[in-house]
Amino acid sequence: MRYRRRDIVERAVEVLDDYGLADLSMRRLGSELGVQPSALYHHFANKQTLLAAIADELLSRPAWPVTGEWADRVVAICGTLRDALLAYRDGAELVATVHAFGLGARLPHELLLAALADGGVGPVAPAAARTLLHYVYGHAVDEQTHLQATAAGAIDDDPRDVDDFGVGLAMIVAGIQVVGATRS
Amino acid sequence: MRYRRRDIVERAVEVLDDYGLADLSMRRLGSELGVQPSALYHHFANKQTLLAAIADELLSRPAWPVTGEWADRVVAICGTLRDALLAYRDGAELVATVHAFGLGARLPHELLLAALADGGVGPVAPAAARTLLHYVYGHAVDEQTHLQATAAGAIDDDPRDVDDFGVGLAMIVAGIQVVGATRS
DNA sequence: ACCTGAACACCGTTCAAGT
DNA sequence: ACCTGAACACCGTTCAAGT
Repeated sequence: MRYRRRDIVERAVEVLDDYGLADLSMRRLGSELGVQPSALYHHFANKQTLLAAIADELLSRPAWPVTGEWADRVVAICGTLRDALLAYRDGAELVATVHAFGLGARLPHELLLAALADGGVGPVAPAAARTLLHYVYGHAVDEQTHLQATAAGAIDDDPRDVDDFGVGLAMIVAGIQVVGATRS
Repeated sequence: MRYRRRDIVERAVEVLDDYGLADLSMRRLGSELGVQPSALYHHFANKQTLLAAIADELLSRPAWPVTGEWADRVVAICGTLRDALLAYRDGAELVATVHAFGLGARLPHELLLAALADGGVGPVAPAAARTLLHYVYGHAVDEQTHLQATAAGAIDDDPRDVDDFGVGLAMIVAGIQVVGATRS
């Protein structure tokens, strides 16, 4: 069997969703494709690069909001990002890791920065964008860990507030409005 | 050589600081102590438990602020946490991971929650504490990755704002003041 | 109580060689 | 261009046995 880069990424997304990030090894993916692990190195320099490609694939799938009043738009982008992360097993951890390593997953940052700049938030826009991203990634990783733990049979002792995500997000957006020069 | 749990944790902190999290393996730590890797399993159920003990050790070292007006106290706790994370190689990644897995590193959360509750922030205190933690961990991991990358010889192309950390933190605290019932 | 020795079931990556 | 086969240098963890 001969594969192209995109075929491998698509199969990797399936392996991720079916078996989780810990079982997404180069050897596992190779055998899933009926190919030697070393064959993957013809398409990707290393595993990190492959993971970055998977993260970018996951982030390319949703329809991202690009219009609207800046605060609403920021909230919508963060909500879309959260949904995208939670849509695949270990999606939050994968994308957060790729983003932290700086190898990909740049789209959400660009969209947030554009929304904040358009909104006239001023010189705090870069710090605001990063703060929002840290929040969404951190919250989504927590939530996904918790969801998967309870789904695996652990006691769901700690039923978190219904719109816990929205509360924290609203706090940050309010803070941006206070600190930034908020015209329109 | 016979060791106690605390000796192993102390040596592990040194290995972490000298060689980094990626090289902190059970086999490496064992050989560093002159002991078989399997000997470590007499003291720790698994590697995760050992990492949690290391995280708790790092967090026990600083003097934590426990008094003051709540907003100042929150800022001081977050600053102390950030300093503690950056004080050891890969400290931010280690503590953030342990915290995400829920196996340890609970002290900062407790301190923030106490400060917010004392401050009369009201029912949003839990969400506020988590938002602050996600911010500090996310920012510290980013900063440490960036610092270690430039220290390793990569081009320091992107000189981040001087008090970047403080700007984001101030935004979140301002947001808490807006959303929470801020008496006192 | 604490450690050894050996094994089990894996990893990511490289590289010459094949088609 | 894409893949095989084999190797290198590792992992975490278990478990019977030793002292």
